[in-house]
Amino acid sequence: MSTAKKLVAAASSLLDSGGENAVTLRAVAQAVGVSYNAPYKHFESRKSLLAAVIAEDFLMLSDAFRNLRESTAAPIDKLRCALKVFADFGQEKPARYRLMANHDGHGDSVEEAAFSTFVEFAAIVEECRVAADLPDVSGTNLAGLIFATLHGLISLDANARLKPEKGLTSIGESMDLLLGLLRPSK
Amino acid sequence: MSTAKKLVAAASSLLDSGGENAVTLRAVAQAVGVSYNAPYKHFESRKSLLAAVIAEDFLMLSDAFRNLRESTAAPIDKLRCALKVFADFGQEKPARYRLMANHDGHGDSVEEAAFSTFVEFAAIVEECRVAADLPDVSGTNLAGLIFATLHGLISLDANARLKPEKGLTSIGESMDLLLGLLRPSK
DNA sequence: ACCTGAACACCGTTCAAGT
DNA sequence: ACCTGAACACCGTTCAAGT
Repeated sequence: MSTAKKLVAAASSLLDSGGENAVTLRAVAQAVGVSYNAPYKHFESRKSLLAAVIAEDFLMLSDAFRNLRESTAAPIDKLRCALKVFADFGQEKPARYRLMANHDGHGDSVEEAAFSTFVEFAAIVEECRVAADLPDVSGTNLAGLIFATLHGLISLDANARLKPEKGLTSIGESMDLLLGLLRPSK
Repeated sequence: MSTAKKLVAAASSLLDSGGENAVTLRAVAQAVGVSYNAPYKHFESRKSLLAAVIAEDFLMLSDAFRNLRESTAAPIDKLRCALKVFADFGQEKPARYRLMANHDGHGDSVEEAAFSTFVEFAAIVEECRVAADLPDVSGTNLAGLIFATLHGLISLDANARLKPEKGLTSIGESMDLLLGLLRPSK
């Protein structure tokens, strides 16, 4: 395993265990066993090391969505499953999720990875539309709306703002409400 | 104007002009004209100064929503207007919005201010439901869902992720799509 | 009560060397 | 090529004084 990959893995791990503030280049370097500025030999800056973490996670989600899409499940089940994969990631790795959500300015490779994740998601939504599980509006518009809602819910959840008084009990329940309301009546 | 209030105003201003990283206690103090650790005489820490900024903004939005609710406009217009107020705030003051979105752990006064903002918003949504502009599901659940969607869109927009290829052209357009799809067919 | 300035323990980053 | 350690310019925070 190359030093660069070890640094990315260490940064991810620190992100999960202590949040973004715990990811200092000194801590990352120490976790890998190199001197405190060895990271600069592999990444331009702390930001670009974090960019590598973000891109890796987007590609992982992208792969998960593609596998789902290529499975034989019913379209609506693929969608539900994709929503769950995304929501689970957000809940289990909140610090990484937050970085991904605020990835602006982290470079083109992150941008591309984020886009490919969305493309896979949108393809599943399109399958649902074709199967008449969702209303007949332009696929990407609908995918964008569902994606934004899911992202909003995950973000609220990550801040402990999903409370019954706020009309939000869980991500899954709220997404079910949305999909139920969107389902064409015909 | 008390020093404490001046510090909050300076922090807000720095937040708008340079983002969260620009809000160092040294910069805030200098903007107010006091020594670099005078803020500690008014706030426990940098975090609690930021908490004051967050709470102030939530209360401002809460007031705006209450004024809207007490106006004589049609329920659906009140809702559209509330959505616009919130979206405009998110677009014009992205750094402040991001802090509000990630307000977890900033203390009870922030929590309360955030909750009162939601309560006002939910009241407007409830008016729409009563007027049959929205489907007949429990008011706060619906309010929570609409709020999460709006928040998701603002968050995506703040990260330059509202692109036509992603099915998201603008916050307003996407919210119109949602409200249109939610409108009961009856 | 309110403020000041030195001091401390961190950071990210740069630079000149080392193998 | 890859790594190291001193050094710099910042931070948040604490503390002992000052008015």
